[in-house]
Amino acid sequence: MATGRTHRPATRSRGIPEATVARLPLYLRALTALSERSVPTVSSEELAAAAGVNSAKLRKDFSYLGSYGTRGVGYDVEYLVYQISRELGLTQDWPVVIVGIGNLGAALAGYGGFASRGFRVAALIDADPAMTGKPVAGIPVQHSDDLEKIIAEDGVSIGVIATPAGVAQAVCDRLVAAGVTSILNFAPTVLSVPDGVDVRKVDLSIELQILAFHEQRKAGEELGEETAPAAPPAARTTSDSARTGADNGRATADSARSAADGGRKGPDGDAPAVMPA
Amino acid sequence: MATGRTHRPATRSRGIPEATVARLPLYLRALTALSERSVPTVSSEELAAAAGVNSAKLRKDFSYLGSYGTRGVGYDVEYLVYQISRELGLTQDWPVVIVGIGNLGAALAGYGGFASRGFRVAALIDADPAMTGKPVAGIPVQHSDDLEKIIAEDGVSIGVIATPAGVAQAVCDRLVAAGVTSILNFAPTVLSVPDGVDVRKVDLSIELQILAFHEQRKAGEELGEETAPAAPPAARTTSDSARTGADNGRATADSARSAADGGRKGPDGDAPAVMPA
DNA sequence: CAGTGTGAAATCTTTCACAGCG
DNA sequence: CGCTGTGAAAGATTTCACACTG
Repeated sequence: MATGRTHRPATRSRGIPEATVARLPLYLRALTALSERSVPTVSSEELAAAAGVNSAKLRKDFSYLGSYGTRGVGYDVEYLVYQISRELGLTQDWPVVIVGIGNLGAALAGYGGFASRGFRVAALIDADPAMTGKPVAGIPVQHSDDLEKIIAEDGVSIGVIATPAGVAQAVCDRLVAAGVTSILNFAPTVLSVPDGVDVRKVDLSIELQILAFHEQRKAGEELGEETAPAAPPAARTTSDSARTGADNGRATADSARSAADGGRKGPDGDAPAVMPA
Repeated sequence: MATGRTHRPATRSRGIPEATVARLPLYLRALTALSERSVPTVSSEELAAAAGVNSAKLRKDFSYLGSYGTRGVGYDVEYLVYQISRELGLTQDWPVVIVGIGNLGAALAGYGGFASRGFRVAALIDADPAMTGKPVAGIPVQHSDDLEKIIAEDGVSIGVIATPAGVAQAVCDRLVAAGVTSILNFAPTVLSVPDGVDVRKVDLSIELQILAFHEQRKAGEELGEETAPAAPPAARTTSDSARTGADNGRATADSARSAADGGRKGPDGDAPAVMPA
């Protein structure tokens, strides 16, 4: 499955596995902490512990970047911080726009982790006129009418969607049309994007559901594991309808991305909008 | 990412692959949407498109749950909704506590996706006395002094950490000691938990960094790809020491998939103490 | 005959374990 | 001697492709 984009012409060994790319930020964080404490070097064992992985995996990951360690000693912290930052493209500045300034958008806007890495919040955008001009986290909110102009002027290529699910696809379309090629989606919807655009999804409710699955299993293990009999609620007949759940209106959230695999762009083909309009 | 937990005791016929479990919530959401529109059946092709995966994968996933489809026809929506909900443990109610009611915590508290699934926000907890009693999303915030009592009384087994990184481990320890066995961590820290406790991490800055990696690659491809020279910033070859506080008893939970980091107010928020003391 | 269910092949990841360098 | 770097083995996940059934 091509990375969405054309595959590398087999030329360079530039082929870093997605699983490794997903861990690079983890290592970088641990290394930065060490760096701040002026720790000069670390062994794979120590760094692995700090990053929460095992040392064999870490060494293998680093081997894809090159041989940056010293046998018998370990890795030079500063040097590695630089190499990984470069590999991730953090040595340059990435202007980012956040669309949808509700509680979540505000939380994201105020997140210090942005600036400390190569990211800069170029603009906060919201469709509510009442929000326009209001400063959030020190940055004045701009109206969505100006979305295209903002993106063009700042040369933004990364957009964060923190809007309600209902308008996420529309916002996404505008972002893409305006030139954004990477999107971080917090709305519980599957976004369809043209080839060449990357989408990563973050979904709170999905994570909880996965936890629930394991939690349930734990509970079952304590007893004799009943393996649920699977009694259908009303036999499998078609017709009928109306979800019983307390679905009070809008959709529920989920859909998730695996850090392990590259959260590529949308569906294989063109996901037909499932949104109830 | 089978976190802390031990491996499948081999006995389990309930051996559903992690990758599949992670996609179940996606299918569930797509199915719920169909259900609301009173669509009686779907083919693997249609459902796959709606969920953003390919049909072969979906069919394989479902095959782990059993044969719930009808050849030549497809799947009964209602029936499948029930089966997946049960498999995920969503047919029961999961009380959840959210610790750290900053912007992010508030966003989570007001997130409708929780209630509509099997989750119920049992309590909002914050260490700031000024917050105590203040209602957020209709739920009064309680002081962290009562954390243990709250968890015990409500039988909470899932906790969400939305605090600044600096106190995340301490909060985690208290949650675990009080009986919580599943944690969703929004703080940018690697949490250490005893065996048997699951931790999933959501980190915004990690997601952005992964996007940056791909974004950078795109830019590079447009030209002739320069593959950066990799000039070290200084390269220090120090001798030794640096004994990081490496492992302290507990196991390091990694798991984690997506990422979105918490906004909370703290100025730092990233690359904080990876190993205090 | 449309569409599921599934062995088997193709890929991707993780883990092992050890040669070899500083 | 200690620790990195890495082939090779072991696992996990995805994709194929097709027999088979309602």
